Amino acid sequence: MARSAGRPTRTKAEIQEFRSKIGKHALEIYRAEGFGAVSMRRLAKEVGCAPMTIYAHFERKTDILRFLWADVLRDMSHDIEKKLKSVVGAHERLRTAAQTFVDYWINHPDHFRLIFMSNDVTRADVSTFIKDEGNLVHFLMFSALIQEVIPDELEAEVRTDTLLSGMIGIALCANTIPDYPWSDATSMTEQLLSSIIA
Amino acid sequence: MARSAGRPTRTKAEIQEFRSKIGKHALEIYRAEGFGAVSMRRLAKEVGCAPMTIYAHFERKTDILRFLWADVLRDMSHDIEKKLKSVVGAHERLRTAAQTFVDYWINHPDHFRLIFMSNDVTRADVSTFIKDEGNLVHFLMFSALIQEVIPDELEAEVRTDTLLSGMIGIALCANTIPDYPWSDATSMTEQLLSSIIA
DNA sequence: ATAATATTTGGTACGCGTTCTATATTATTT
DNA sequence: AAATAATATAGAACGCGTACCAAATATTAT
Repeated sequence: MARSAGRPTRTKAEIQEFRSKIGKHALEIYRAEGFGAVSMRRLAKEVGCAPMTIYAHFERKTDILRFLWADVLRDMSHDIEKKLKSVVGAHERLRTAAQTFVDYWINHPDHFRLIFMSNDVTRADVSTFIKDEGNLVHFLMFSALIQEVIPDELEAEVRTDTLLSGMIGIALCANTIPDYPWSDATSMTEQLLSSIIA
Repeated sequence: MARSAGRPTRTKAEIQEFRSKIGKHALEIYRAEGFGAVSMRRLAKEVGCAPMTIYAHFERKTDILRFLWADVLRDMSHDIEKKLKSVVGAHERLRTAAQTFVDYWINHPDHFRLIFMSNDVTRADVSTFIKDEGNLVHFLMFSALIQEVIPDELEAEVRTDTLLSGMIGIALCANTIPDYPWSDATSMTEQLLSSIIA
């Protein structure tokens, strides 16, 4: 279609640049003062623009927070890799990874909240997870570990996803319903694992 | 110790009464207009007191929202019982209950949020879960179902808790990370079950 | 240059949870 | 009755996410 007069729409590169600029500042604030300090007004001040300008680039705040996911997930993966260095044997490696995964989220409640509990009812910005910096990797790593244990098993995908969401569920319960007399997380992770690789 | 002069502290009965009065109104608002309509100012207007008076009885809003838990959990249990009426056989009953449980939370995202995602970093009001109207029952029901399947099995408790948190995790992932290509919830629940009762 | 369009800005506004302060009310002991 | 201590109230205030809007600014086709 023919271009009409007037200022042209922002190019995708421009959009991308501004978005990552905001994301960068959000990351700085979070690292210095925690998630609680990341507010729209504060962020605008930091970036040097009007608060409402940010809304031209993000639909809502949660869309910005997703920029922080990569940082947290990398941190978690780092924990796991560190532990795995001294562990041999497919079973034991999977077990160690799983326990470290669960421990991480239980020991970092605010990080857990950021990723697994920061979402409003109105869905937005689908596919950020896939696009941004390969967050997928940090989850798919369990797929690899499982396939080392049961190489020729069908439905490895279902097994992986069940393990993942199961572990996340354990962390969630520990975080949000501490009143309930849950079995200890380690035992539950063990139970979960035994069923996945059986 | 000797009582000093001045107005005496509220009796426990008085405290309890006021709290449940507020809880009752919160329930009314939620049922009529949803969770979003339950705000402190609105609640105060409804109850007929000053907004700040509520803070004399509750530390924070989440403590009030816990009064709504019983209602939601009862609703969920009702769903399960309805389904179970026409199902015979221990295995099939457990399977049906689990699938219905997961479905319920996926189909009622706002209810899921209320119970499993409404919690601030500052913990408060521990043991509400146990005290209020036996919320426990709605979870313990899975314990009974499992024991029908594996009556003489040790560690039934760990199995039950793992199943519960696993199912909750499946619902959580569906709710908060829809971008991730999860296997479908039914398959994952099936996988989870098969590992628990194996 | 001019007109047309896109974007940014600033300001105002709403309702929110929450904190604070000052004042009034209530129920008890002296 | 007077003093006292617990509670309730009103009101202002803070920072929050977010919506709305009018004015300014930038960039293009004519």
